[in-house]
Amino acid sequence: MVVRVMKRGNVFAEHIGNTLQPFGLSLQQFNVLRILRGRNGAAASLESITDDMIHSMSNTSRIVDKLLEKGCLERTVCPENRRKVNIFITQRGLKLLKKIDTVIDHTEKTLTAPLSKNEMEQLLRLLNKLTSK
Amino acid sequence: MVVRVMKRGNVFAEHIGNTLQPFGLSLQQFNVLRILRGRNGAAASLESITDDMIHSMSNTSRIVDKLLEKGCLERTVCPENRRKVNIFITQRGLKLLKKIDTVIDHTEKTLTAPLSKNEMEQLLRLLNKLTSK
DNA sequence: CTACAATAGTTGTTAGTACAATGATAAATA
DNA sequence: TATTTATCATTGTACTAACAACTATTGTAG
Repeated sequence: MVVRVMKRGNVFAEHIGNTLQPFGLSLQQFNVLRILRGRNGAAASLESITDDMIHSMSNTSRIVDKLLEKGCLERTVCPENRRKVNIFITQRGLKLLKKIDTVIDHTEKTLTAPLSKNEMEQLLRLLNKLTSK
Repeated sequence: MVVRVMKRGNVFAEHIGNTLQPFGLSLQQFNVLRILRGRNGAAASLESITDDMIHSMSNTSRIVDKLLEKGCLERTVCPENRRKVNIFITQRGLKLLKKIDTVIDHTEKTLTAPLSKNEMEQLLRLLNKLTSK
């Protein structure tokens, strides 16, 4: 069963990745952008972003670098605690996400099409039960 | 939901990977070995192995290289079609798998512990329904 | 039979990831 | 307050993966 979940996850990742390719974003860069959008403008430290991801902080740092180059993020040193950084999504980042939203939505719908609404809920429930991390 | 499956898959992969580390195998190397064991001694081409994996053939080729170095596989040119290669698992490879089997089993049991037998079956059924590739 | 296309696999390159080491600031403690 | 310890982030390095280019062999159409 474990193997099945891993495989399905990888197949999904591949499809989502392909969907993102025309926009020049990797899956993980997309994740970071979505996480930051979810903060609704609140400052995010690297650590808090990393918590929502699969990655170690070192790699999140580099993913943020890439998004900075693209102008999708801003990063400043946190004045209250100068070890931290404050990371924000920019207007440009938000616009990009908005463009992507619809196609990703479409991809996800396609990927989950074989399941009924009820089955989707069941699956989610079962996956959540597995959450031990 | 798609995101949930990807995340759970990644968490699983991390745990399995950690379990394999003491044996000097990566997750993908382990996959190849198990695929070959599943062939019960029948010759496998690179292509046929790749079909059972997430990867492109180029990477499968290099994974096989690694396993050759470790003496877990053998590779010969296929005489019927000299473009192909015949790949076999060696006794050494089989022994290594046998050692790993029990610990992997334990890891998988731990990972799936939150689900009842019935729930496991449900989850598998739902995942199989998603199989479109 | 020759030329072109298709198949099977390998190699090169670049981007992404894991893990360890380092740097800079803040907090704790003696 | 001086020293040690902990926290937050970045950088170095080696490994893995994605994608394209290439080699060798086989299949096919004229």
